[in-house]
Amino acid sequence: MHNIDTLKRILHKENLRYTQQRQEVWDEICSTNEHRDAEDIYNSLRKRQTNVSRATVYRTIDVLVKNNLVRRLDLGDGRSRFENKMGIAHHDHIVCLDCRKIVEFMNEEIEEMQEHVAKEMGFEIVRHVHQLFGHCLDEKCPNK
Amino acid sequence: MHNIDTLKRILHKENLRYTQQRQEVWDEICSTNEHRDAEDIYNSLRKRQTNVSRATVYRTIDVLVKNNLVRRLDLGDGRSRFENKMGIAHHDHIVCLDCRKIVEFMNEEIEEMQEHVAKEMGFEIVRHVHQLFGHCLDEKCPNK
DNA sequence: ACTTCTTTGAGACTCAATCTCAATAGAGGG
DNA sequence: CCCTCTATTGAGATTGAGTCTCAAAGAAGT
Repeated sequence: MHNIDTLKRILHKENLRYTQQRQEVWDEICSTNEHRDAEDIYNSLRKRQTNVSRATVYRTIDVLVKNNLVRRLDLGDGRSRFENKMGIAHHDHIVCLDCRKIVEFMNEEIEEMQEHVAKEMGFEIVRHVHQLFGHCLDEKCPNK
Repeated sequence: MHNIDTLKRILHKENLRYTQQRQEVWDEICSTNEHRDAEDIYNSLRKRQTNVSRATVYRTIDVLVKNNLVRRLDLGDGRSRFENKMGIAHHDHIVCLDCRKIVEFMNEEIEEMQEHVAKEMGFEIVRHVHQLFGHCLDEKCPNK
């Protein structure tokens, strides 16, 4: 399974040891495309009888984020969400203020304008945060 | 001084009392265009012998933010920054990862594209966060 | 001035995240 | 396969921004 090799590769690069716990955390994150926080991931692991401590979950996520296998998402509510980034194209997020649904978007023109604006202001962009908050028009969403 | 009337107006609208402490917090926020956190504002007040408790600083800021006199800025480092919003045109922020300098930008095309994308995805935007992080080309900045 | 109801301040508390440190377990060498 | 050397783990303590509590102080109307 290539998830094992991917993890082994980055751990080796970072001079870190390959452990069962790190593999479990990485597997858990790969298992869905939801945007979960550390506590969610910790709970999912416990639910399937996999004992990995909260500290290890946080520590492993940090390594994965640093090596671009996982993306940290800060939606301003005080806890970070995480999403698997393996082979996933770049995108930003729209969040529904009513049902908390998170939808992904990507617009090449915005990306270019952003780069252009930064250059104009004398900056070299390393990363950006672009989040839209509003109301979705979904029937099933409350407040409709 | 019109800052007094502004504050009185929103406090009245919210059925809150006009107090010396609330005025002090609002004055302090109006006194610069920097992006300061609650602790900075609290410390500035103490430095000029104005005793307003931390709790009151936080509580007052909440009222000001709710009423659009102040803008809350979350740059992902775990504490909120605040900026006076009175008569200030909308803008987003570029942050230098080296010197932590914060520069404002505004691009009408990006704003429009953003609105367009949201509509396309079935959303009505209420607010957005758009932040660029990178390296500034300033001579005085470290890492040059 | 009196009454009523809000606000304030000091410190307790919350909650996500980080740190500590003794016990455990990779990984390479013999 | 065992040994040694370190890195890693887990339980619980700690941190830090922000919120809450409640008795005392203070607005504001009468």
